[in-house]
Amino acid sequence: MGKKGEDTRTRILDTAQDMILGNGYAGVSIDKLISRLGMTKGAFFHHFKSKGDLATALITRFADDGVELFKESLARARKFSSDPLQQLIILIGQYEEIFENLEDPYPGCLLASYVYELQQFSEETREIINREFLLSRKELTGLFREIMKKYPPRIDVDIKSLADGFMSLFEGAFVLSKSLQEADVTYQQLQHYKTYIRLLFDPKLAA
Amino acid sequence: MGKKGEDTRTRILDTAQDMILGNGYAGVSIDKLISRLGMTKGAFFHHFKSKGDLATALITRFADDGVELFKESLARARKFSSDPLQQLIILIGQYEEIFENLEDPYPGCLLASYVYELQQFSEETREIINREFLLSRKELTGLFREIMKKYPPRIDVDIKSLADGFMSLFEGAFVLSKSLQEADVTYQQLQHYKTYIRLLFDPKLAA
DNA sequence: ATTTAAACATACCAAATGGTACGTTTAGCA
DNA sequence: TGCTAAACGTACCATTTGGTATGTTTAAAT
Repeated sequence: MGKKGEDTRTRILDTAQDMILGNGYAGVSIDKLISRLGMTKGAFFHHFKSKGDLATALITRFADDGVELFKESLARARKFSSDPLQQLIILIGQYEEIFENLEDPYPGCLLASYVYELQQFSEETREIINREFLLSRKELTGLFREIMKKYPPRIDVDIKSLADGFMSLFEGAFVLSKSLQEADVTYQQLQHYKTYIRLLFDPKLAA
Repeated sequence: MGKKGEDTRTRILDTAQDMILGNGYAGVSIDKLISRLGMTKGAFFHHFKSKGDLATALITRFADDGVELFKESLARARKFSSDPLQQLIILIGQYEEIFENLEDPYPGCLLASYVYELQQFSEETREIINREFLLSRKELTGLFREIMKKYPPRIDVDIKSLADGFMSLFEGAFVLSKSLQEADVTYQQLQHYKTYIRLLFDPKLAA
């Protein structure tokens, strides 16, 4: 595929994602999509063999990007410190950087959008979505295990669900942010998550 | 409206809500809805003058129920204790009761479903949704203010976003629960929220 | 300069969509 | 019992839907 074709494909994906996050997958017809793209049906079906093909390409890209961001952030955190608690704090901080000083509310998470329309998609789609949730659960649970070994928690907590809380945080914050049209919700919830972690494990707070 | 008509209307609302939480609003056609209801188009349009009318009736009912549950839970909590921190703990506990020992993952929140299709709805719809978010924000912020007066927090936190965290918790947990098909996600996140609150304010944890 | 395949446009189709007009049945009340 | 309005069924319609068949243009390699 040539460069121009690849660009067009990306443009379709970007516009489709933007529209889906505001209308849902079923709420975005191909006609409306190509109309906003200033493109014809022939062009669209040259790049995607069906609407379902677009759906799969979209969620795959979104999930892969999310996983990549998570892995990179974790790797960077591991470079900056050898202490597991500091690594987690740094990891959260990197997400804080992304969501602080946003002008507009975050457009939302495509995973969540799909989850509320899951019966429209194949089982494969659910697996693609779960792959991201389960990966962060696994990585964060491992990190929490290290933290727990070094820093006994003030209150005993389940670390798997503590890890889930991180992903859950975004999904929840995005919903509130979108509806209330407040851009800082996600950043604030990240701060609370960080505070919770520090209260649980950080010995410096003993004073 | 007679009793039978009212029953039918409720049946339509219940079935529509169930289908929308799995397919999205645009993903549920009237044909599919009445097919699952074993009902004809004439019957449906006797009770709702349009699909949008159904949408409004649904979100209004859902939001009102949510507000009512919240107000009742808060009122009950205020009866059981005069201490604001205990009131909040009791309030959370009542939601824990709802979400513990669930057999199936919670079907989801209609507010969130609508939020990811907001462009399909009127501005009124957004206001109905925001009403619930803003009410719980207001009530909880007030409660946190009382708590803070009596129990100085271990770490200084923003109480408005701390209140938002409660609503956000559900929205996030529902997404994970639906996708992973795990019924206990919401209950676990409620426990973490409670733990966070206690770590912030509960003086008994000073030991 | 010619070929070739990717990139896109045009015109069309069967099915599904939300909605309406109008007919029939049912339940309660005078 | 007869009347009336609510409750529901049938048949139909214009539009939109996802998708296809068949073109034309563009860009790069031979």
